[in-house]
Amino acid sequence: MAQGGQPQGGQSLLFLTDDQVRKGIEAMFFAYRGFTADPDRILTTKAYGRAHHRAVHFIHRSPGTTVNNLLNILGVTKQSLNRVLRTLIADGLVSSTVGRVDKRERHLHLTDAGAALERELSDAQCDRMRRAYRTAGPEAVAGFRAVLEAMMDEDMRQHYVTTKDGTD
Amino acid sequence: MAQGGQPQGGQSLLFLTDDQVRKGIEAMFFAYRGFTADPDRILTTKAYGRAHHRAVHFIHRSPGTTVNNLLNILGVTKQSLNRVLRTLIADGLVSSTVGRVDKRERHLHLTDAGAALERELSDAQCDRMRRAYRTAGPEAVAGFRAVLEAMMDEDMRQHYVTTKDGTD
DNA sequence: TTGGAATGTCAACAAAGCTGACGTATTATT
DNA sequence: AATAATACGTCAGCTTTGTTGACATTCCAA
Repeated sequence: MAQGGQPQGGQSLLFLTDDQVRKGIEAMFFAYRGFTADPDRILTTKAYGRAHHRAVHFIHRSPGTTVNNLLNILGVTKQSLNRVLRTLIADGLVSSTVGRVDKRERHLHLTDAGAALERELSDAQCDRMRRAYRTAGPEAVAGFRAVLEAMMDEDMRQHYVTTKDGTD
Repeated sequence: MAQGGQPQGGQSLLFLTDDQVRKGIEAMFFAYRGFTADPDRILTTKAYGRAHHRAVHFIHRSPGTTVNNLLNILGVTKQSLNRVLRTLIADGLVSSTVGRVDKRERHLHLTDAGAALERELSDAQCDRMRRAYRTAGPEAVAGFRAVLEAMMDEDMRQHYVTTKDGTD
């Protein structure tokens, strides 16, 4: 399908061949590997995995978030998340406090040690992202973000746009 | 670090805050989930996983590729890849033929059934990609690709640019 | 007071990665 | 011709991270 010749001039018509789209698919694959490579290296030295990184990242982003909220964002089962949270709490990187208004809920915060790990991981990951941004240039960054946002599932886009600062 | 205010005007200077970079990190996370969601759904109905998809994709891209070459592209161990290839060969989706010039090598091809699966998976994935491209617009696509390419590891970029058609 | 969330935990399992060891062709080197 | 290196396959065992299913506890709300 759509194995046509050249871009068809018009602004928002079909303008890419299957091969071009496939190229984008491979770009996602290879880039995601690079994207996780640096944190992964750090994590293995500490006997943690990517799942721990994700938990730490989103707790950092939304301090005091509940387990259930984290579950929705991460899209895993509570058993899977609980295994990760348990080790993070046992190791003193995350604190879990009973909710004051609803005591069934647990509110998650990073401890100082947890914040330190988060910073180490995100520094490494931000470095690569920043380098990529710089080589690609400002307009590329806008395009990058636009395509990624359009690629998300609808319900995830909502988690994505809701950040603590409204700058974006 | 670099927790500054507004973009500094200049073209290739520091122009993004940490929060903006972190936003990009989350975009990668959420978008990659969307990126794999559709193929994953199809694969589970057939008792295959993401690893099978990757193998099938790259065999399709480079028909006759050797096991070793696939190993380098995928970045996994031969044991891990072999487990996947074994089932694909047993199920008649992939053929493995002894090399004519070097008989130690096995050359991998998709069978008709394998090509059909590949098409089904890539159709689903391309659809989402194409939709994202269309909503984001042509300039966004160029930026998207540029940032992703800059984010790859050096040795992977080489696999990425080397395709069978030189259009890109 | 009772039903239903929210949370935690136990057990068992699967996918997909890993290491290490070993075997067997085949090719390259000495 | 003997030896080394390469390409591939396989066995065994381990880890991470996901999954179900079952069950207990706590607490909110009707």
